[in-house]
Amino acid sequence: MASGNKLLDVASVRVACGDCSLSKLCVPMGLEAADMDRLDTLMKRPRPLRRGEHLFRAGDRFHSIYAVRSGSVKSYTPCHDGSEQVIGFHLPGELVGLDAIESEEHVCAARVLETTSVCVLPFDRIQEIACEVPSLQRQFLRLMSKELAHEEAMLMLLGKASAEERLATFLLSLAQRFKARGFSETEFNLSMSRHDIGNYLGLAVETVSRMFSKLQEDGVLSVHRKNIRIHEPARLRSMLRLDENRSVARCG
Amino acid sequence: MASGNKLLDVASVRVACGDCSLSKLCVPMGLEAADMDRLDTLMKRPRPLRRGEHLFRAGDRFHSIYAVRSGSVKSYTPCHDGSEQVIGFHLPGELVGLDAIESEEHVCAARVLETTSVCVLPFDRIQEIACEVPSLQRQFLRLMSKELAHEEAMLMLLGKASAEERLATFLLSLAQRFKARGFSETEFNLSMSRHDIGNYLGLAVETVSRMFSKLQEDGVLSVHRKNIRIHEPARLRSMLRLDENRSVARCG
DNA sequence: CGTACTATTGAGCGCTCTCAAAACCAGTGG
DNA sequence: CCACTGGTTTTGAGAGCGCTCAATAGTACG
Repeated sequence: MASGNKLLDVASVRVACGDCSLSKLCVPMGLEAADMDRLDTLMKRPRPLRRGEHLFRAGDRFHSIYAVRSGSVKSYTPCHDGSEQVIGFHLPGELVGLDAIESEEHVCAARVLETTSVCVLPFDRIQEIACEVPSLQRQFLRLMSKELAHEEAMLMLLGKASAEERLATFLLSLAQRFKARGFSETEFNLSMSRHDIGNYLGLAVETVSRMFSKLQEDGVLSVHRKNIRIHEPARLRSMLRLDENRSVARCG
Repeated sequence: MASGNKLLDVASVRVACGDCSLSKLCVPMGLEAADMDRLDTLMKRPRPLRRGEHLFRAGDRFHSIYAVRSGSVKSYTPCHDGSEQVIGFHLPGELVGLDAIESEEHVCAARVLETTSVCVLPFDRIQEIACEVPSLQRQFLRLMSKELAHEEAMLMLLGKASAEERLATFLLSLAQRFKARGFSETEFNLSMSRHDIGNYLGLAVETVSRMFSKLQEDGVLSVHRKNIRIHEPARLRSMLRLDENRSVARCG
């Protein structure tokens, strides 16, 4: 359960931004209404982006954090040879671009997987206001800390989990996140391709496809192209327990 | 070069804290001398820890960030079955515990690999001061952003790299970090076991050992137990270029 | 000098990748 | 409506990398 649950926990607590009001972002911190209004005023809400458009590309100068309002976003880092590594998928209520603060330029690119609307949160403005609203500053540290914990869970997954465990973890993470925003956690559509899933999970496309087929044969779920219907969440969860037979490093 | 270089970049820019003065931590931000003095006063410097002792364990309540002064630290998350996942190794000048801010309790444990001295930076005190010294706040965001970028590089490594690429990346990362703190980048001692290395890189101990042997046979380096001597850094670096023949996912 | 631990090396297997082809789907134009 | 085209997904067969198991060697420490 270790890796899987951690991943889920992290996903589930991601601040839900819903209608893209920064107010929502700040709710968990107990901001004053006046402060929230100030935050709302600094946001831009550009026209919705169409499938394939970029929020930003690797190397772009860093200006803003993005909050997904609807749709979904894939963040990835391009490799020298034209290939890429998918870093993550972002659903409504989740933030994109936090890893660019340090270098002041984006290390990864973000592309929308379907028609998607976002909020643009200019970072310098946020910084200004955060100086006067310490709880916002703290909230940002929290969000980044959460991202760190999430990526650590991914490290565990990529380091030790089998193909089946990886896909199960991925599906449960999505389910949890859909549930958190009020959608069904047992039936949903994948906005990303098998290719992206494989890339994200460190698996070949064919392996992803085979695992879907296997899970379907086992009756755990049914899959028709992008549509996923989870019949036995419990069995899916039980797959997260790292297989006891696999040699995982002992305490060093 | 993609994954490898990123990893190195990240490692190399980690703020060098050296003698454990928070002043050093803040140097890149251009703090006033008075501010730096204030920061120095809030730090504790406990007795050096001996090999095997913990800075904190998973589940411990989060109070402080730790900065390594000398020695080295391993951070890892325990699994349900008694095994663990090594998250990273921390050399002098690097921070430990940043991923605990959100949940207010440590998600991973940190154990020293050799006699190690650290600085303890109480987080609430840091927060207080940071409210008055915005550049410190920003520096913290930067540090966390850097950690994020670093872990993204690790994701790429674990997702796509071969055993050889992983070990080469690991060694070059260490070399870079040793160099940054004034030590030789071509000869150094590993403070961690093969077991820990394998765990960190998602490889079996035996594979790590075999890769060391192979690199030695190839004349790239010599290895005697913990001691590493890199003869041809260039060839090591050339291994980071992800093998063009391996199928890496195309742009999705 | 024996004990426990860590590291190395070897042999064989299995999971996942690679290569290849077929099935399926969406969109386009005849 | 159907054929055509480009893309994605699925399925199959075979190979290889890295894991597992097992035994040996080297090291630290009492």
